[in-house]
Amino acid sequence: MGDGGWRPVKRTRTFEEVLTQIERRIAEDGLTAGDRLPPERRLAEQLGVSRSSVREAMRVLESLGVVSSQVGRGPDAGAVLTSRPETALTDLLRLHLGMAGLELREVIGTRHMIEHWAASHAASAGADTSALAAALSGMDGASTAEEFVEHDTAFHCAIADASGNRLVAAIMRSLRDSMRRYAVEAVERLGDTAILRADHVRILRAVEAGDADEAARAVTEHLAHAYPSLSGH
Amino acid sequence: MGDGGWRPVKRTRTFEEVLTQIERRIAEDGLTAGDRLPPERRLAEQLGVSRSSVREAMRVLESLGVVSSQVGRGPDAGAVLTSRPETALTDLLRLHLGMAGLELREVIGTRHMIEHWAASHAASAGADTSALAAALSGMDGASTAEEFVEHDTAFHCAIADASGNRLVAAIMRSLRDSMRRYAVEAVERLGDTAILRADHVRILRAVEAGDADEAARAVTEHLAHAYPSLSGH
DNA sequence: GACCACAGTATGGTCAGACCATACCGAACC
DNA sequence: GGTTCGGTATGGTCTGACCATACTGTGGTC
Repeated sequence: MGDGGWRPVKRTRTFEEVLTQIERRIAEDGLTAGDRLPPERRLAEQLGVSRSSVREAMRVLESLGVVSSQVGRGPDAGAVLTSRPETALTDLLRLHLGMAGLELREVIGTRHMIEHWAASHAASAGADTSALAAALSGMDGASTAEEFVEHDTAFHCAIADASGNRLVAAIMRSLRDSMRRYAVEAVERLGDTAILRADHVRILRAVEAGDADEAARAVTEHLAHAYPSLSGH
Repeated sequence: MGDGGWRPVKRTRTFEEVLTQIERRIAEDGLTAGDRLPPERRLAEQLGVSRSSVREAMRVLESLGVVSSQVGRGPDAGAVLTSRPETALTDLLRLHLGMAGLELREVIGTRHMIEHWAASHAASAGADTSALAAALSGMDGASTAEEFVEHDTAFHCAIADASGNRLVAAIMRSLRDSMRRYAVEAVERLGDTAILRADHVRILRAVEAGDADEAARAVTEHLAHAYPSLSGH
């Protein structure tokens, strides 16, 4: 206490400064997916820092799904701006889930929120249901739990896709990817997938019929069937 | 075509290998927030890689909100596991929003989904509304748009917090942080904040009364008032 | 002229080694 | 006992080098 308001002079690390400058350039120059960033060596020279610092900044941007680095030479080489929020989200959720910083309960609750919203929107918007039907028939042909979960994921992601909101869809996909392990466990614990299949049919019917409330109810009950221990939320 | 199933031998970069090993250690040893990772030099030696590669892996973990590096010596120094998904999410959304990889429409649509869900949950669960009331009075004392948005953010985040789902709350906070600029613009464009204030009061009343449907409706209309051009979703 | 082989070169990926700033630890000293 | 001060472990940064990759352009060959 009583530090008299003094603060350490230098808190920002070099690579953070590089990050903000790159971000500023992206905003000011209106760069978008597909555009290239200068090569690491040039960037280091222009910013007056070492290549290591530039590289650490690149790793951050890459982990956030903003750039993608390609070796070699030519138009496609170097650091190219991309737009992959879902891969970053997947890594983020998987790591925090593995660290017990997030509980499965919360992930499934979020999933419930998204599906509830997406299903009712898809129903009232009269969305295309061909992807849903395709995933459904894929589930019928599945013989293992992994295979079933694969098509189940496709089914539920298709609902999110039908919302027309890429951010919601990305969150959904990341949620499913990061909890794939638990989904397989849940299916194996259940033993029989007949109930789940019936739930899916009910959701599809409701969306086709344009009944938003029924679609939302069907989603809620489906999740309660899949994760009975978490039915609180 | 016809590559005969051949694949490049080495696709994974060194730092990615470091990442997977660290992730494995976290999972196997059950490490959680507060635990320390070995020092960079030791990790490099143990894994047989250079310190640069370890550092790049650290940058990724740090950007995903999983570790936090402290210089110096002692129990708190080094790479400490943390659980900060919200900072990572904020960076992710801000960057993708700035790159036009995501549209404001989608961010606000996601926000709508969360608030709709959180408000009805808070209402039916009879959540504590003191934080909401505090933010409300803060808005009354605000003189600038920035100040207003500050307390407005607190209000809406409090709704998300009341859901009891930290992932939902983290997404909400990140959404608000990354779109702060646009929120200020929206308030300034509106000129008068009377309508928004009234909306907030209505939401608070509904939550207090435990009326989930009214709370959800109030949230929907509030967003329509704040962003009239995006009322489609 | 069309095609192909090969050297050139720009790029990211990795490494080794050094130095700095920071912050704790502990011994020596009052 | 308290204080001072050097030791040391930590992350942060820099330099310079080398490697693997993949395009580029040149020159030869048919």
